[in-house]
Amino acid sequence: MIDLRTLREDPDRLRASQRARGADDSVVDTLLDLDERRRSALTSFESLRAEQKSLGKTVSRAQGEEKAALLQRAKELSTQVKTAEVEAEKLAAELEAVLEAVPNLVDEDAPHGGEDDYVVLEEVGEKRVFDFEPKDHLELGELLGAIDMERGAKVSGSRFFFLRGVGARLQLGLLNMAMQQAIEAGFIPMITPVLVKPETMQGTGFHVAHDKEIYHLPEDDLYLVGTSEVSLAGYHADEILDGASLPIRYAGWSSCFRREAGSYGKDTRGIIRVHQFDKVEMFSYCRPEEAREEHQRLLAWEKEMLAKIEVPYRIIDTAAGDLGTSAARKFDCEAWIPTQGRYRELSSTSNCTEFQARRLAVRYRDKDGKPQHLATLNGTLATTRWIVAILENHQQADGSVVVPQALRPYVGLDVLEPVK
RNA sequence: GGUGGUGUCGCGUAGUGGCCGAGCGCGCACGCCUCGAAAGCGUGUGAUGGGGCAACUCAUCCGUGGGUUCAAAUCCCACCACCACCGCCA
Repeated sequence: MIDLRTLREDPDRLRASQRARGADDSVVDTLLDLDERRRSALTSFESLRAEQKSLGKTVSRAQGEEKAALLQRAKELSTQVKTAEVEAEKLAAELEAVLEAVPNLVDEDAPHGGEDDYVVLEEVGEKRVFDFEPKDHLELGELLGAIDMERGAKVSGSRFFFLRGVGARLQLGLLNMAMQQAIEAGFIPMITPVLVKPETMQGTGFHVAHDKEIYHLPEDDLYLVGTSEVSLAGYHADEILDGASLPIRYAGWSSCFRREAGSYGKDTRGIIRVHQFDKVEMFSYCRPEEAREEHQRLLAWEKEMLAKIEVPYRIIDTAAGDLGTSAARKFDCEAWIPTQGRYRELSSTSNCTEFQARRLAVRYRDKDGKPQHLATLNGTLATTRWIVAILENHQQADGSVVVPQALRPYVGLDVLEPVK
């Protein structure tokens, strides 16, 4: 949620942000108008309520006829109070509804434009030159007995799969390595719930009612998370954290669930785009003024992980129009996928500034002891998709795959060999 | 899933319709005392929104949401969480 105070003091900031996203900026006028009306409705309710309270005290002391007369007046007043309250609540709800739908203020340094207007910040590593025809990750996965899409489809439908044998070992090793790196960097390791309440999902910036990406269990009104960011953001909801303990960093390991509605026909081969995968996610709570620095730190930890799997990658600065609802700025790390001849996203880090914290009511105490909203940031350390990049970039002519040095202790193998 | 109990300002509690504008204890902060500390004594002690340069002030908040009433922490209903027992289960 964006800050109403900022809106009142600097509405042009929001207008500019909306335009940068390619969105409608007339919402600013709607908000200002609703805010004004809500404030005046609240004021009249408050003065009526004050009158009612003082009258109530008089009534309780009065006797006989005097009391009867006072009661008559109290009844009238009670009706007025109720009407005023309903009006104030109605306007507050209207304002809330509009406010909910407004995405975060975009960082002024983020590139303007849409999906294709990203800026490449850095390219790391050499693209490998193959002296044989490289196989794609699924062909390799099948040769290695590591990925079983057919049975995934049999058991659960399309975009489901089994990781088996060295495939399962590779994922476990990779995610354990990510956890270990996070722990060494001072993160608190977390295994999080994957089912969350509507308010938790909403607080993170997802629009539960319209979002076709999210699995819903109507019987229990619970949502399957698409990332442990959701659970980790909700973790400190309605809390006031000790300012001295900031930043607080969590590394969450969870399965992630995505409906992939509207992506029919896209990435249908292999495990690039699936309904269920595993991920280690970094999540950080920090002071708003430290958020930009923290964002750079998360990016640095992502690069550290990427270096360990020894694949060529680039970093892009996502354009405003391609940011999620809660992000003010986002950097993606994309690995080179040889058989596709292009870069694919392996990790992503977002600075959500105070947007999520405001919705979820997560605050900290500043030096004066006043509660303030803090900033939240998240970033990917490793996911199932990383297996794609590892297999393809480290394959050999015979279909075996060399395990990157750093990963070997975690996988327990130097080379993944094809099964007969 | 069933039965019973509990949910109050950091923690523990008091509070069964108007004097609750929420008391007390602990903790915490400050002050007195002390060479210093402990003990003791005194004062203070939340959140949100609004108004004022400010001391301050108004409204809202007693798990959540409804309801009854002129008036609700208190009465009624639903839900949620926790505890105990029973049943079922990885």
